[in-house]
Amino acid sequence: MGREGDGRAVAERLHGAAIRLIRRLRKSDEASGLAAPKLSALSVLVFGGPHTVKELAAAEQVRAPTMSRLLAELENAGLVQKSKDPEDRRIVRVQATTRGRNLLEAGKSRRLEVLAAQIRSLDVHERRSISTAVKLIERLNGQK
Amino acid sequence: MGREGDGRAVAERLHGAAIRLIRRLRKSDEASGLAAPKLSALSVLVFGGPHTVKELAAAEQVRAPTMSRLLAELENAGLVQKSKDPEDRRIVRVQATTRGRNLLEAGKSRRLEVLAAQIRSLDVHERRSISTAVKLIERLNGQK
DNA sequence: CTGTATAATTAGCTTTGCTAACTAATTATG
DNA sequence: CATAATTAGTTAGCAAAGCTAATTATACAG
Repeated sequence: MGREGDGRAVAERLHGAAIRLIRRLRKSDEASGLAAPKLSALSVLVFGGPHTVKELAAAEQVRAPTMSRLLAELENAGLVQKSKDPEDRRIVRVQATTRGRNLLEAGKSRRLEVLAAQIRSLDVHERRSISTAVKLIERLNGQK
Repeated sequence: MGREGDGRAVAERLHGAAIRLIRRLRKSDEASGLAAPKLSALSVLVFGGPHTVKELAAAEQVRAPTMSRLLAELENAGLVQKSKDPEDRRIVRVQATTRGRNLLEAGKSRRLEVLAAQIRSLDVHERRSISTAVKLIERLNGQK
């Protein structure tokens, strides 16, 4: 059923594995009260500093209106703060609030706990294999 | 920022990479006229043979009602066929129709084309790295 | 000025998840 | 045997998150 070097077979299995991984993690995400897309956007702000709406949309690979709504909800929850750029008043700069930072730190410990524990249970070789592959996928995604 | 062996850091990056990968692929999926969840379920039927609704829900890691609806839509489109189990008439066995098989084969060539091409562009070492990691993730997902 | 481009938002739609509640069929038990 | 409990699937209704199209506000170019 296709050798390891077959791009399409690998692509399909990667896609399937990613779908299932995400569905699996969605449940634990609920512990923090915030679903994956919001946590992910908040994470960019906490670890990457302030961004414009457009930048965030690009980083998260969603359209501007989608990000706009996610941010409105995060703002509503007091987790991020918006401010107009004084140079160009069309631009909205968004940054995490202290509360946003705290929630992320607190939530994170539970959020990916199951997966993190699974990864820790792998042997060194396997763990490195995953780590290397993640970097490759990030590159293919155009992240970084 | 954490060594490679740190389970949580790897878990987070894996999660983020998976989220972005899926959002990226959702677009190309539209070429086949069927979104990812339906294609994925259909794929299980085409390559794994007939399944019950419950089995499919477990395989796809969604709840029974979700799968029930996806299957109703696939049936409506003439891509799968249902039949009552004569032994236990509560059970519905679902199988792909010829049309479902054809659509999947045709759609597939375009669906993951971008990702497959990217993977083919990697060197042998990198490709093997991804392939190995996919198997590990499948195992962690409880697939297979 | 006037028009065009850009950043963000709003409105409205679709898909896909979920839980709760229901039907039908099977199995277990008093 | 009758009834209770369980199991498989569906239906109904809700929420989240994605999209496009259209709107608003600002900036910039001719």
